[in-house]
This record gives sequence, structure tokens and C-alpha cells, in this order.
Amino acid sequence: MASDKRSLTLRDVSEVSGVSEMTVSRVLRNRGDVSSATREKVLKAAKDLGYVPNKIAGALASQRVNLVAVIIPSLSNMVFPEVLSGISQALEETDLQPVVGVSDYIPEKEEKVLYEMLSWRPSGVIIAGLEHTDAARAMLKASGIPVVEIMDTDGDPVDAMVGISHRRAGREMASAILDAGYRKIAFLGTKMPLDHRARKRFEGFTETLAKSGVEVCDREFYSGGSALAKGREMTKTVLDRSPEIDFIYYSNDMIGAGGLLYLLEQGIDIPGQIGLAGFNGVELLQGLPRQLATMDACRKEIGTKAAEIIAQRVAGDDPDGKVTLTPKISFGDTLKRG
Amino acid sequence: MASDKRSLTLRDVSEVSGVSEMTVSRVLRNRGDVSSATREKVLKAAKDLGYVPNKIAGALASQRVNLVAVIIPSLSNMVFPEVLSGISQALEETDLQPVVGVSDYIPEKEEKVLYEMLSWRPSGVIIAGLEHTDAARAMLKASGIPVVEIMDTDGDPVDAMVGISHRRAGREMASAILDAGYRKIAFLGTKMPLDHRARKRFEGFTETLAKSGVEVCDREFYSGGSALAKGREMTKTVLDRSPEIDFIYYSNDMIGAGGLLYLLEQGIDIPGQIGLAGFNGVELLQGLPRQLATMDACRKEIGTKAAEIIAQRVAGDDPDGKVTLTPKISFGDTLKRG
DNA sequence: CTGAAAGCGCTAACAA
DNA sequence: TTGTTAGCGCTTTCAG
Repeated sequence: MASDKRSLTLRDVSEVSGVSEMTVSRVLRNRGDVSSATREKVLKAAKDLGYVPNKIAGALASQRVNLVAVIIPSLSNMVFPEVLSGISQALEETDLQPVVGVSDYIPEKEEKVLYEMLSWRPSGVIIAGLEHTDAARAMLKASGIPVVEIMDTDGDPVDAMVGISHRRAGREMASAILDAGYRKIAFLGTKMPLDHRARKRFEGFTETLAKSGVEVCDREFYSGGSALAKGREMTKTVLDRSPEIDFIYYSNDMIGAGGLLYLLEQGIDIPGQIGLAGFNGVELLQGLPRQLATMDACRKEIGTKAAEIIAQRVAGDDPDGKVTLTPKISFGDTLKRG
Repeated sequence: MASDKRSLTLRDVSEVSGVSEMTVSRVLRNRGDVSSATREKVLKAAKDLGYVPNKIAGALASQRVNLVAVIIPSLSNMVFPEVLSGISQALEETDLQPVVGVSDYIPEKEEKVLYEMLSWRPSGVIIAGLEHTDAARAMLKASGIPVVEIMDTDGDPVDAMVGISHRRAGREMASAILDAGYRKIAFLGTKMPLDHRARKRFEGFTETLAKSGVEVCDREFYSGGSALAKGREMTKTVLDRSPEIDFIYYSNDMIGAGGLLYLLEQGIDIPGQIGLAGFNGVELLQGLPRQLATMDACRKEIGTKAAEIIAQRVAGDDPDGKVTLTPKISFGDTLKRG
């Protein structure tokens, strides 16, 4: 009854069942032909003992690891868990399993996490963004395994990429806003050096405004804290400072939702007096009093597609490695139609 | 330049640096004394080659894996990423690393995920809840590694546990509500067979109400979908059905927030006409127009404490294995003070 | 301070 | 259908 410190091995199962280790291994992996008589014996012995295979030994021997490294900036952003669920779902049809690492938007940490994960010799890597340290890129290239960079397609991938063009997303939102007649436009977002995708949206956004001779008339940035509360605060700050504003473009839906709640409380006419738009298309918006205009980031689909590419490559296929999805604006009821 | 399919080994580094594999291994792990001359040589060779150690081989040889398996029901619940961040933070001071598995609130899936993770021979397990399949319990017991069950302390752990008493949380909220004079009390929550902690809160809640001769006068359950939108819908449903209601206890803050937004739109006096309370103390609440009464689930602290217990046990210590945290009600402004 | 030998627990490849 | 033989790439142990 006293539990040995050492865990059970194939040998234990072999001895109890009176079958060779090799055959036990076959049974446990459903490989090769085994008579159902021995199969029963082995299965019973394994179950009785409570044997759990040692994948470390198995992986070393077979040179195969059914793990896919997934590296994302954050888990608290809502966006990434959804990408993950797309990945998990797609991988469930294979024998691959996702393993998640978090970089906290810090390039050096990303590099470190990547190094750790590669040292477990996964079958593939899915990593958020196209911007990485030189060392990280080098590791990805040298790894010899399929790599899919996700979320963003404005740039050159190490290998494959699946995402949307954030620059284009910014441009399209700018066009829609201009078409609706807004001209005094403010931008509220995250501190951008951290977030390349928000930066690209902003760049696309200002670029299109500039073509119509419009400039962002105020802006405000935050980092950390409750996004909803920050959206509220920043909206107040900006409106106090620049009362002429007739539109606010938020870099994500959460701060947009905070702003929306604030403006509704103030009794401001939306989208007449002030229009609003966010980004991501988060589910949360469905519970708000008004539907915030936004653009879907195609999170789940990105996850699914990326996982499929990895699975196909692992299986020896060579699928199209550059996939750009094209989300449409949803106008909700905070952005007039042009 | 053509990358070999095979990845680099210690042997490659050994050959390039002209130092034995053993010494290379020592340098790369900072183990034992190595002259700084050879250390330099080795480090340079490893870097030039872009060598990434093979942890699979290392783990097999050393019988040591610096991974801690963390099994939680969901990533989209907000609550769990926060627990995770507590775990990561605490483990950062050690050489242990968390690896996350998700059970989707399904016992059989939990069992499967546990099995997969145990087959990688982690140094410890942190798992949400005290309810598991018999097989899962057996595996945990047989694993011979430290196991911490988290979130809930109403029950018997396999090994260690860190959490709060949800029954008590339900009782305390019931007392506060009764003290404030509310009597027509409704309960809105998740379909409970899935969620033992919500169930326990509900049980504690009704138990305390019963002692004062009060019964829940209406209830409504949901599963899936946007919690905020569900909270809104369910609140409407319940109020249409039972207009006499003077208090609604929500099983989580997100649906509570949805209900709050709905009631505010309806121009209902809160907390005069109707009082509200949720559970979890999520950050999101800070951005709402009114502060929802709630109770902190101590998420981060639970994560930290659980990780510390694992770390100490791995280090050979024997820390206190049962930790019950005691959250306090925050009344916000949706619950009158008794 | 450095190296050589012997496995860790499993699976590929081959033999019976 | 089953068994045998060699490692997988690293670390432990012991010898120099």
C-alpha cells in the first residue's frame, strides 16, 4: 500500500501481464496487430496498476512530440482565449495538443518563453504577431518545424501567417467615419510601442484621414488597469479638453464600452452628437445598452486556420502559408452610415 | 546553409568547442566548476550554432521535470486567467513553470487532460475544485507528486487545498441581504450541475435564508452565450414574471453587471426598489455606472498560495496544506447596509 | 577541473 | 502475432 516513489514503467505492466514490453507498448498505443487475448491481459494489468505512460521516454525514443507551442501576449485580453479556443478546437481532430506560453507583450520574455518551449521539441509553433527579437526569429527559422505567425499580416512571416491587415482595418474605419460626416476625430488607445497591431491600426487610420485633409484632433493613451474604467476616464479627459470632438475611435472594444457608458450617462446623443467605434467585436458588447460600432478581429477563425496549417504540415502536406482574412465593419448604433 | 532536419545536440557543441559533452552540459546548466576559459569556448560554440537544449532527453536522464500542471475549467471566465497570473508570478521566483490544461467544466475531459499532463511527469499539479472523477482522484493520489486543489475548500482534498468556502460566501451574502431588509429575493445563475462552486454558494445562500423563514421567490439559469447579455435577459424575464422582487443575487459579476445595466435603463431605483449582488469582484465592475455589491473570490491570492505550496513541497518542505481564505463583502452601491 | 561509462523508459527496426 | 536489439540525447556517477 505504501506508494513507491518511482512511477510505474512498461516493465511493470509487462511482468504483471506476462507479455513482453514491446507488445505492451503496442497495445497501449494501438499499433500493430495484437491478438485480442493478449490485448485484454495487457489492458487489465495496466489498469489495475494504474499505469500512466511516460511521454518523456516515448518522445525521446520516437523523436515525436505531439505538442504545438502557442505563444500569445496575454490571457487577460479576452481576445487571446478566443484564439486559443479556435486552436484547441481544430487540434482536437488531430492527436496534437496546444501548450500555451504568455509573453506579456515583452519581446524579451517572448524570446525566453519560445526558447523554453522549443527545448521541448514541439511539432509546431503558433505565435502572435510578426514582430520578434532577432534571436527569436533565428530560433524559429532554425527549429525546422512549422511556424505560423497569427493576428497580423502586415509584414513578412518567418514561415506561415494567418491574420488580418490591421493597417487596412484602420483605413476602413477611417473611411466609414469620414463617409458618415464626422471631422473632429479623437483616438484613444493603449500605449503603442507595446502593441504593434494597435499601432498599425492607428497608422492606417491617420493615413486615410490625412488623404481627406483630416487630422486626429486629440488622443489619449493608457496602460494597465480595468479597460472599462480607463475608457470611461479617458473619454471624460478628452472631452473636457476638446469639447468639439464629434467622434472617438478606441483601440479596443473594452475601452470603447467604458466610453459609451460614460457618454450615455452624460446624456450625449450617440451617434448624432458624438460617434464611437472600437475594435475586436467582443461578445461583451452584446450586453451593452447600445451596440458599439466595431470590426471583428476574426479571432476564432485565425486560431482554427493556424492550427489547421500546423496539422497539415505535420501530416506532410504543404498548405497555403499566407492567409489574410478580411473583416467587415459592424456599424452597431454608434456610427452613422455614410 | 541548408538546415538539417535533425536538431543540434550537445555532441555538436562538443565537437565545435573541442570540449567533452559532459563539460558542455555542465556549462550550459551552470553546474559544477568549469574554468572560465572552457566556459567561454562552450558558450560561444553553443551560441554560434544556435543550440537549444533538448529538455526531453534532459528530463529522462535526470528524472526531473520543472513543470507544474495547472488544470482549470475555462479560460474565458476572467476568473481563471487571474488565478493563473498569481501562479505564474509565484513560480517565477523558482525554476518551475506552469503548463495549463482546460477541462471545459467536463469531468471526463478533466480526467483526460490530467492523464495527458501526468504522462509528462510534472513536478506538481494545481487543479480547480474538489470534485473529480474517481479515476482522476486515483491518478492524483498515485502520482506521488504534490497536488493542490484550488478555489474551493468545502470538501476533502486529495492532498492540499487553497480557496474559500463558497457555502460560507453564500451564507454571508444572504445575511447581508436579510439585514438590509430585503425579503423578495431571486437567484440568477449558471446551470449548476456544471459549476460546483456556484452550487455551493446557492446552497449556503438558501440555507441562511431558510433560517429566517425566507425562500428564494424566483430563479433562472443559463448556460453559454455572452454573460452580460444573459444577465440582461434573465433579469427582464424574472422581473416580468415576478414583479414583487426586491433583490437579485447573481452567481457571477458579469451577469450581475448585465442586470444592473438593464435595471438602470428601466429607471429602477437601486438599491432602494431593487438591490443587487454578484460574486467574484471582477475588475470590470469598476467601469460600470454603479458599483455592484460583490464578494471577492481571492483569485490571485489563491494562485499565489497554491504555487508556493507546490514550490515548497518540491524543495522538500512540508507547508500547511489547507488554506482557507475569507473574503469580505463589498457593498458597492447596489446593496443597502443593514 | 575534466572525461568515460552507464543508463533514464520508451519505440524503430528487424527477426522469429 | 510476438520478441529482441539498439539506441533517442542527456545527466548521474565515478574515475582521473
